[in-house]
Amino acid sequence: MLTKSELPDCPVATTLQLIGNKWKMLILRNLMTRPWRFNEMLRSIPGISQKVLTDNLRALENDEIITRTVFPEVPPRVEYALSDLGESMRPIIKAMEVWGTGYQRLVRESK
Amino acid sequence: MLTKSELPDCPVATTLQLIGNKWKMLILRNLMTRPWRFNEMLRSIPGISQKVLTDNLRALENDEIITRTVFPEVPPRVEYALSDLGESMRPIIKAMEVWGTGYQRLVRESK
DNA sequence: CTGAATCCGATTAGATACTG
DNA sequence: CAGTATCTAATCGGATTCAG
Repeated sequence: MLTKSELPDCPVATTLQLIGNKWKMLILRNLMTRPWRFNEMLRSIPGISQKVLTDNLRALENDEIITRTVFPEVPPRVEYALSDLGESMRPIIKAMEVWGTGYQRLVRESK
Repeated sequence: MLTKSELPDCPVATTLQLIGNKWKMLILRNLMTRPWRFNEMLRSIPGISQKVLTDNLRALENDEIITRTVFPEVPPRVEYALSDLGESMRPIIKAMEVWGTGYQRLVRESK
């Protein structure tokens, strides 16, 4: 969690401090449906590198927005899932999805 | 507007292509309330530079999310406002504001 | 007041190789 | 499979100067 001193006055800025880049939002978009494994996530986000995915997953985990569960199996399995805090962000992602869907329609209907 | 070839399959990615950085979302947050002038905007967003603000305003204008109106006065006055397209993004910013407000409460109540 | 243009340093991302 | 470590390339941001 952010400390009080890291907390911006503006609520929107507060939210952006935690998920204010496109990779994080795309990760959350995936996790809104179900838990995901690392390589599965890597393949599903076009253009992201292993390193950048790792960095962003770590950051989201530190901020307690997602959870990371290691299953002691061979081969190893790691699952990422939304925490309760992450779950509470669903309306944000949903709003972006709704808007994006409408915009896609606009573009596709234009000549 | 984006061209069909620039349009991601995912609606969330589509939205992020247009406003997927924190400055743009903070600019929109301001414009949700009323039109703003350039220097006024500059002062209201802590940490942003003149160049970065200019770049982001131009990009939003190109994507037809905001409008730029020059009033031929002395001294010159320029007003930025939401277009209809930008206006339709209100639910996205609102969702982030609602979430951020709840999160601020969480942090402030924690010891 | 509202920018444009330039320069330069900082930050971030990508590629590659390696590991438990 | 799920990373880490390292290096480099590219992007972005900040400061400054100038202009209509």
